[in-house]
Amino acid sequence: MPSKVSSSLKDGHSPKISEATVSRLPAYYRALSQLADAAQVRVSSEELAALTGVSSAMLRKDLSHLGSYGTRGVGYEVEFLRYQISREMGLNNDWSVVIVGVGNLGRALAHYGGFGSRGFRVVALVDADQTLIGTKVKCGAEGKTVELIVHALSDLEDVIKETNARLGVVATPAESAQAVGDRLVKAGIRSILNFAPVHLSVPEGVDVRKVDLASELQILAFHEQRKAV
Amino acid sequence: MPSKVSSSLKDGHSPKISEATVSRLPAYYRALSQLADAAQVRVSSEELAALTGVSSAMLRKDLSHLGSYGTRGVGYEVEFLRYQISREMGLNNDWSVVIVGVGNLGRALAHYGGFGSRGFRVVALVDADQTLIGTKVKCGAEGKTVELIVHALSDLEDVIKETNARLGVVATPAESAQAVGDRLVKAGIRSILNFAPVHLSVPEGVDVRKVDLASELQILAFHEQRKAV
DNA sequence: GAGGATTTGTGCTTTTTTGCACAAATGTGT
DNA sequence: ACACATTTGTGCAAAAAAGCACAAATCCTC
Repeated sequence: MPSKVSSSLKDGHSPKISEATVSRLPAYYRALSQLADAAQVRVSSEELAALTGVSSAMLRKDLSHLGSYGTRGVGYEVEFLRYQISREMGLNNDWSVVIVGVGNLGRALAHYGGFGSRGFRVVALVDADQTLIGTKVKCGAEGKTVELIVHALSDLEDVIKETNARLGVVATPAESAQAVGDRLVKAGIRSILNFAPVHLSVPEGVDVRKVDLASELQILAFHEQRKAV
Repeated sequence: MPSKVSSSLKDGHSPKISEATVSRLPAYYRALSQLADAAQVRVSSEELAALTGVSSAMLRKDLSHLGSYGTRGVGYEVEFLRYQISREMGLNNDWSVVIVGVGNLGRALAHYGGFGSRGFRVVALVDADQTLIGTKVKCGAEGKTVELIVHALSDLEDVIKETNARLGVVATPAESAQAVGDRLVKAGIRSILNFAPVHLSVPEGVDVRKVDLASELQILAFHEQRKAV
């Protein structure tokens, strides 16, 4: 085998996993973790689908894009499938996260257990507010809490370099979000989770995911209004 | 204001606005509000699209589903379009929100200005923690903060009845989320925003939107990993 | 080890969403 | 009044996503 070209280790599945599938993998992963905690060994597509709120056919097709990890007539091995998903999603790596904006939301995110639990670690907090800079904030859920010092926004680039952060969270007011985003990108961050209620404009190659609390409520309200006809 | 043309002409409003379109309307609405604040009178599809991160063609098609509110060769009237979207989405109504779970996240949500700002008002806080029940929590952003007393989870049904809440926010740990969801539904809530990292199973006719912070990071990590090839 | 009961993996169909391109409508300037 | 420069609204095509149905693979029982 002379091929050192396309560098696919074992399976050549790297090419294309649809965005819709990717967005559902975390739910599968979480459900599998739950099952594993409950010491369940095997799971059918029907059962896992019910746990995650998708159809069993869709679940199977999603999983088939990762590889053929099930056994016909039997189902999937919980631990094995969980590992495959975590590997595919890079959850074995350690992901360092910098949070910019230590207001109510930023602090809630820092505390949030779900971040620290699997693969993600908040390594730095940054804010522009002089009264916050230098203060300590508890990070992570119970078990492994760490206190982090809030750094000045002006030190953002240094902080990123020192901590080797690769994921940026923007939890600032709308007004400063774009400026912060620009600086994150300039500092080498190429994946941003944006909680500010504005569209972040970023160059090619940078991913932004937006979480917009008000929008979600508005969408609910739209449907709720239609129900009341 | 000659806007009584609303229902008779060629706009078959109610029938079908695609889900994809609905999910983008809040972004348009926000951008228009921004423009209105800046006293801009007119806006082109190109400009509004840039502000919201969609293509101008998609924006025009989205808006065309609401009605023909633009003027060819000119663009859209900011205030008029903003009003039409807000009407279509029911943002003129007042939406009462009950938040279940007053941990870090629940408290951050209560403080969050975006909720209170347009049409939404947090009217009740509920928690199971005895040490929280009875305590006061500040709600809303600066300007119109209100202090709300945290009620006992056991009083959930009464609280919903008294406050007439129609939207429920679940910000509890994963373990209690399904039970809370069930009780919200039983109390008449048919629109739920779920922050707990589990799938909420609800009967037909009830809408659930899920905001999952950990999932978002995982999706980013997936793409980030692919970049590093 | 053959037959029946499961359950996955997947080809094919249908639906939804996005993108393109241009005619229709408006304003402007001469 | 007429040509011209804009910009919307939309028919049509392409792409993406979801759903269906069933053959293929496996286990279990006898």
